[in-house]
Amino acid sequence: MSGFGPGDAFLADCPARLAVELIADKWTVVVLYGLSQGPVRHGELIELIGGISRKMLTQTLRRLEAHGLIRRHAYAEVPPRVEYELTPLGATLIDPIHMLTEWARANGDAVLDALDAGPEPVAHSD
Amino acid sequence: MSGFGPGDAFLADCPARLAVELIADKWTVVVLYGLSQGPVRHGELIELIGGISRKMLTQTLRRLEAHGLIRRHAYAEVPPRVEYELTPLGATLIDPIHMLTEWARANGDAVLDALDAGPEPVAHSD
DNA sequence: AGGCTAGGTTTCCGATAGGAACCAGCAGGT
DNA sequence: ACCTGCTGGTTCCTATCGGAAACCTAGCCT
Repeated sequence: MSGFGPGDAFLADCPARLAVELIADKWTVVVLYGLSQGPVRHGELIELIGGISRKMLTQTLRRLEAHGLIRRHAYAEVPPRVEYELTPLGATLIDPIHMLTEWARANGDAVLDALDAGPEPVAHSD
Repeated sequence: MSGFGPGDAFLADCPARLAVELIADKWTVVVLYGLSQGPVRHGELIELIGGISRKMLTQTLRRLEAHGLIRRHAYAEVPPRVEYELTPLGATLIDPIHMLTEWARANGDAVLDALDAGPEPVAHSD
């Protein structure tokens, strides 16, 4: 008895699936979060996030831009300066992301704990 | 001056990064959502979700189990029956996920719209 | 002139995702 | 008795992705 109605879930048919797949990659959420406090430059994001390569940053930013979540602002200066900022649409994603981070802060320990206790001997008789 | 303090973001150092990376893959969120209404069997999840392969389902379920978010229940019947259900810890993730789905329901159209309008001629007024 | 800066792209390679096919184990049909 | 089928899971193979590092552009400084 899976009480999922046709409009209820993002299972197989609805637009929610699309949106979840939008943000369901390693860096999207982190990048959006990095932009949540205002415009940030490419290089700043690199250092802020830590661990992301230029390539993946650019790629993630481009996709977010294409989806209307962020805006790119390239100043015709030298050395070049490029800032990224959330669009109003992108800003609406910050709340759900904050919920995720809050969850992580509250339960991250429990998850690590489970991971630690997790590798049970499993009683594989051979 | 990005106003991120050391305990403020999941940028580079904190546990939130770990947690975000936990759920930041194509299927985790969908699977968790699929389990949000109670125990579901492996095969039911396959049909419910639609588009996931057995392998990825199993893999996702195993990871979620290892992280303490779901519990596996294998009945010694024939044909085999295996049910998965959220643990209390896993259940706490449903709220944030619901926020995401709500966001998607509300803004999915806007995203698709941006994607459609996105490929702009780039208006290089040079 | 050569090097610096800063954003971006390209190249290469290892890791991963994903589908299809196969396996296990028993019940039931023929 | 044998073969098939149901269900969950695993293995094999390939296409794609992710990441490191090198290269590019372009103007300013020395």
